Amino acid sequence: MKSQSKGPSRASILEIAREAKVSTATVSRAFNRPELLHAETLGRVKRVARQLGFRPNLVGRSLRRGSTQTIGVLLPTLTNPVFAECFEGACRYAQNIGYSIMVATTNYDHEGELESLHTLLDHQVDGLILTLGSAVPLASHDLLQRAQATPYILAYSMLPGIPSVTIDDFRASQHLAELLAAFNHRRMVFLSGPLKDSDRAARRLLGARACAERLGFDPVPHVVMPTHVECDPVQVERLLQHHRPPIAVMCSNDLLALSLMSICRSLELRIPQDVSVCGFDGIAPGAMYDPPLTSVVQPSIEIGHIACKKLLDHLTANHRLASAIVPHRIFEGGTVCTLPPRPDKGAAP
Amino acid sequence: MKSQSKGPSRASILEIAREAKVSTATVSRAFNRPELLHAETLGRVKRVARQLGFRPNLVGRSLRRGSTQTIGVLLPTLTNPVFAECFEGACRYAQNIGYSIMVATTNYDHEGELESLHTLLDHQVDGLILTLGSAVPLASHDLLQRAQATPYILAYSMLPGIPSVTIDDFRASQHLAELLAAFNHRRMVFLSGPLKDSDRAARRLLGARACAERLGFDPVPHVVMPTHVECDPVQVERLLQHHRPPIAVMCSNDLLALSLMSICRSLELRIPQDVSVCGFDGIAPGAMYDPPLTSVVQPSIEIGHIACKKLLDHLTANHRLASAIVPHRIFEGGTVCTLPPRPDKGAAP
DNA sequence: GTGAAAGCGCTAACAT
DNA sequence: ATGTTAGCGCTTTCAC
Repeated sequence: MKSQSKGPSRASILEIAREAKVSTATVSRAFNRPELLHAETLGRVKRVARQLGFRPNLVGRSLRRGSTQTIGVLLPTLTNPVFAECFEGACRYAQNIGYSIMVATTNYDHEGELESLHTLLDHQVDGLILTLGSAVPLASHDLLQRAQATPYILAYSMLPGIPSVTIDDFRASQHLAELLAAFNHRRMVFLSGPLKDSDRAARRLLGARACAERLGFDPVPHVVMPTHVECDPVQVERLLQHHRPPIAVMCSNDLLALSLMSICRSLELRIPQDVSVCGFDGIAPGAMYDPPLTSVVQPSIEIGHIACKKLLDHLTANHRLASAIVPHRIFEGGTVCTLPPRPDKGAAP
Repeated sequence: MKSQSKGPSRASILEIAREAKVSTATVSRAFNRPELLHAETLGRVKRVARQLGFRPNLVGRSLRRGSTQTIGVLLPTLTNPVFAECFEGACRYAQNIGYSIMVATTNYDHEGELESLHTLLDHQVDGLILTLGSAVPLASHDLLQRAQATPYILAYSMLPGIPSVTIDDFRASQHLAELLAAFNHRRMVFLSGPLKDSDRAARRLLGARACAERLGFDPVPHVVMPTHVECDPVQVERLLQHHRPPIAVMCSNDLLALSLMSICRSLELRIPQDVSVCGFDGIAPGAMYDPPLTSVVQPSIEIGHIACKKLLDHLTANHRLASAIVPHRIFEGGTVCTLPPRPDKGAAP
């Protein structure tokens, strides 16, 4: 029968019961409903428990209660500060009210995303905060079916009918493009990783294009880098040969923007005079740069915080799980230059 | 009796057994020891399981097996890329071989550290990767006692007799100071957060001082910032008034260094001509800076990877849990200037 | 090759 | 105010 490998396992409720001359139920109550116990009994039990270094086994409790007091967090990578901050916001909140966190990272990979999600579910997490690469396919395929039992909320996504916390990427992107326009930029390029891995990037591209179209600018070309976190120097060089300076490059996130700037420097292109750059996310390192990176700032810690709060309010107080759109703001750093005003569209060449 | 809150909970082994006309034991075997089953039975069970969307409840399994297939990771904050990278390294490895991860962040707080550690233990994690603020007091107080049952390994710490993975901070710091010396710097300041929260910072200070002393330089003053992640502008300004440029500031980590540089810029001090800066950790944003931050590079992903591998080798193959010191390297960015050679120490003023 | 049954540690009816 | 007891979902002897 005995098949556990552990040595002298931690004391269980049974030892405490024996030692304190009470039933196991009483020991349990001492930790869960102390008001129910006679002060003296309570004291005795607690004392014995402390003496034997007893701590309730949360696995046993979880099995019995049907709740693990744990939430699952799924995200692409903590290497991107934007997700790290979001996680931090969620984590702090959860820990504060006694919930633990199980994480899984997907590295923007679809396969892994699904598998990790299953594992989290298998561990019986009480709820989930999901930052998916692309929320659309996964959400329909799998989540809605099996997660009917496990509440979840998306971070950084916006899907009709599904609880989520995010900025309005589409509008934010338009705002950013408007800013460029206000500085007399009319030639813009949008740079991102593969869109299929990130519907955020996709929405941002759409926003930029919508703005450009509305203002009657040239269509915004889309340049695809191999990943979402770093630019390919060769492609960047080619890009900047093709679209000669001055040009404005909107990057789908700050990591790409910083990487781009670093490559520009090595190509001896000045920022912002030759190349104007702006990003998305508003991660801390961007603001500390020289020049500071102009970017759409997301309140990432808050996004994590809110997502977690909503989820836990739902779990503990049965609040309805509703979506939230949080405000973004534009941080005007120094990576966008002012161009001389140009003749109106439609003017002769 | 029934007291779980969940609705139509996921199918359990019992339903599968009924539906497939076998015992629960057989269902269990289908997932754990399929070789033992008649091919036909196996097929039938698997089919039914798939049909009902069955997935083994890991809480039940954990309770029975006495192992959760989960490791606990404790760290100050994922907001610091150095820990995020370490986590990423560990996470990827763990997930690859089927382990899950429960995280807790401490925000460099002692109280929280202990509490979070207990929670992790209560969840019956099979092992722990710990990045403690200051390993010394905690290790002796609590871990050694109760964690006798739960194996653990420290990341970024070095404590005699305790398994850990880290660079040699003391030596690394000396190397960095030697680099400064080679550039003819003789006036150095060491800047960090509160030492009691970070024995890393403490070891690095020691290394710098040891080097300065060995080379016969002036004693290295220690300036303490309120936190480990950001400089206080007021203190920085005071510091740079007191120790007038040119001066070299060694920061106990890159986040402080970047913050310092940002403040210097706003004070119109040039880097590196007026203030030479160097850091520790070698986080990605530092290398992308202009000028790139000179720093001691730690292989953080690898540190996480190795720590996790060692821990899991111990758990799964009973390998002895041993310490590792991984190599650091100095990244010579552009934040340290070359000073004109100065007369030897002891020369008349 | 398969089933019966015990039990991991805990909690919550229910009974007293 | 406390004890008795069943059982959460699973694995694993032991018996056939």
